[in-house]
Amino acid sequence: MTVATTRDLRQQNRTKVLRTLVLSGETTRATLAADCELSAATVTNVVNELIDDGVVEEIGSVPSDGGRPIARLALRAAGAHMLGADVGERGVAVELFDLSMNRLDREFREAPASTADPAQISTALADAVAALRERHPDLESTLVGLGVGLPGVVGPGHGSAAVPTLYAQSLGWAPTSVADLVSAPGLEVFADNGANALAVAELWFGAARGASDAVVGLLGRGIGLGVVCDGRLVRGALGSAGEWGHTKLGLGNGPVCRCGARGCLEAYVGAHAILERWRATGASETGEGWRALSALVAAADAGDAAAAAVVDETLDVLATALANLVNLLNPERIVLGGWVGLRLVPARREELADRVRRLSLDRPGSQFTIELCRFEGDSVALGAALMPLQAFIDRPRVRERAAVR
Amino acid sequence: MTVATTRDLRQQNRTKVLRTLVLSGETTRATLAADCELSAATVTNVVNELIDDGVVEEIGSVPSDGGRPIARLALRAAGAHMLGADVGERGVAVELFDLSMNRLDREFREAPASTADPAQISTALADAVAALRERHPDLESTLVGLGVGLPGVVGPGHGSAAVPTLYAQSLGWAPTSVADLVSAPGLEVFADNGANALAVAELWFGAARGASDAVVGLLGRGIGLGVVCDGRLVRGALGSAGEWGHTKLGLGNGPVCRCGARGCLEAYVGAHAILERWRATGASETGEGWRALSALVAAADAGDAAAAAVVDETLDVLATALANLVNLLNPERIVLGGWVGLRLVPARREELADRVRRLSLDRPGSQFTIELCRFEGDSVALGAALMPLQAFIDRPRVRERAAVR
DNA sequence: CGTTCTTAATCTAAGTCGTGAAGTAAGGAG
DNA sequence: CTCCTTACTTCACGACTTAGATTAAGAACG
Repeated sequence: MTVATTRDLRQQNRTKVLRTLVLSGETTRATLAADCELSAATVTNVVNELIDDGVVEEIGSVPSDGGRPIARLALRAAGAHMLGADVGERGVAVELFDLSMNRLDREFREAPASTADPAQISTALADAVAALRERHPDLESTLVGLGVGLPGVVGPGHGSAAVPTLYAQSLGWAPTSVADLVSAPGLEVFADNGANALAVAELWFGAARGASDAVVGLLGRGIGLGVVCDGRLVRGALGSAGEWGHTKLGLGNGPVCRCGARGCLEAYVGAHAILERWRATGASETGEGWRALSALVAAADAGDAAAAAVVDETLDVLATALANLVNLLNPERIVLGGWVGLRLVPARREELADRVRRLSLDRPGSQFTIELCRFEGDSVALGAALMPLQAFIDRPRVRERAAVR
Repeated sequence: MTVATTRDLRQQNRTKVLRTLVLSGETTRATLAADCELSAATVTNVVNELIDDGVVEEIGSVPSDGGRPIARLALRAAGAHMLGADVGERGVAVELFDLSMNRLDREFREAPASTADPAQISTALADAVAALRERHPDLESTLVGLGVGLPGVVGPGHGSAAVPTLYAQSLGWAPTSVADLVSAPGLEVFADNGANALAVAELWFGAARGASDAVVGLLGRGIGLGVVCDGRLVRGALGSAGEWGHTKLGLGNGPVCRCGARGCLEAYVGAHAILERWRATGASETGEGWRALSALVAAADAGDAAAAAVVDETLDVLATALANLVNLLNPERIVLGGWVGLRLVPARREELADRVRRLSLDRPGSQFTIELCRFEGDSVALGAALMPLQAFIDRPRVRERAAVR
């Protein structure tokens, strides 16, 4: 939308080519021309630029039907590097990726006993980032930036300055400026909600790949959602779109949610709610995590009627919530993940899809598929690293030669 | 996204300028340059082109601070004309608009007793269009196209051909190819759902104007919704996005909807459902339309406890459904219309907003306003006419001169 | 071993476009 | 009548893409 000059034009074509390369991993000039709707000549020019910049390289060739062999093109993995951080309830994980999204290194800092203090998280994050940078001093020159996935809504701050601010209500944090939370000297910083980061990872490289309209639901202790319309993640007016967990399904009559209201989706399908319902049937399980949920699912699978009923009700509510999304957004793909989702859904994917179909209108109901997240919860860092990658792709050519002269 | 050549560039800049002109009605070259982020020189070039094409004209000037006066620019209303049709349950209305969206003429055909036959609607539509064209033969050369708002989902058809097809399940019609339904020789035809058309009208010229994230709810016999993300109407994978009416709120426990399911929003907030609830309290009203609803609202206002309770419950469910949208999409504006909405909401707008705020999360809940549709239900034709207008704006320059030589 | 054929990639000439700088139009003030 | 201010236009320039010509690089074949 901001293409005004012929220069922008070249920049945009460069972006198109680079983006296609990132998504396909390997291509040829001809394919690139077709995919980007550019002429062969332009592709040659752009690709040469990219090769000059050390971002792309030719990796051998394949024979053509009797003519000059086709040169295979790929990203030069070492051409750029990104840092991605997952700031979660359990701690801070920072990972280093190259241009091919290979994870080169990782640094983890466990969260202190209470996560109620953003300052501690902040130093842990700064520590981890510094450690990685010290371990790889040679990559400083190709380091694009640091993407951070945070446990809350990231939106423009209050007032006129409007600096990006984290609103992590569920952790009991006061609104915190992202700049205060994340200090990485000399590094461009990007921040977003962790669930959004994961959704973007699924959209680029995972189960939502190539979809133009999709929803990515993350079922865990809380319920997150990434909404994709027209190939792009929907952020809403001020960044908080995708708050699915406190969608009301019970019309004021459901169980009480930790947000204080009644009938929230999370109060039916959140991990705590599921296990609480199981306990209410007399089950002795007292845990709250993966192990407890696995016990529930195993019991249901083994024929325990009470456990089966709990799972059934969970699926029923989930299907209702999904059907509402299907009606509202007409997605072509529903992607489910999160540790609860990945434990609960795989064996019941078809049944869930059937229920969603029954609860939604005929047309949209016949146009979606349910997939499972390819990335698990610990890939927030990868998703976060896609923010600097996106920036790298969008960035106009940096002419280092000019400076040398 | 399809800007590849320098020519596309000019085309796109022309579109930007034209679009801005349509939205602002009147501007100056300097303002245009600022709004479109173009240089003054480019604006001059593009505007000259548009003036040559008879689409734009200078309309006098305003004095500047001591210098050359500023030329005022406006669309030349007679530069292009569009037809918009509203195909509804009551009949077919076709309207003729000029480039300034003045309605120049109108033709109405009442629906035959049973609307169960698409063929009759089809001939009525063709008749009305033909009548208008015969009455204005001089406008043929500037007639851009015909936009049709239809009572159902318009999406790509089944199979490989994928011609646009109307799915009007609620009218009991079998899927009908739009081309079969709308025949207008020599005229480009555009079709969409009527509610979508109205939402676009609100987005361009009405209460949703300028919003980048908004929802437009139409409350009538059925419940429609237009979802706007990033300034564009969301259509979903296959065109059926915005089916809000059969969103489930009651978790299987609510009243039975005409779609057969339980707990649909429409079964609480649809006109029939509201009046039915009133009748259940012993009210003697037997109507189903505007008059009956007005009686209900008047009774509630007059202190009738039963009527007030019915209205209250309606508002409550509506607020819940809206709060879910607020959480999910973080809109900056909620626009409500439809004959039920326009009767029910105006006097209770603040109360409704309060309820929505209480039922949604703090952040998104504090970021929206509720507005009323500026266009009433009979403006579907106007919204429909915006489809050819859009096409006209997006269309590259038509060089008639070249053909003359 | 050379010729011819095929396909891929590159080069070239031509044509477009937007921009900044410089120039022109149009009015007001003195 | 001159100067000043502001709005718009023109012009020279550089940047871009493209169609079509050309070269690169191998395969088939005699």
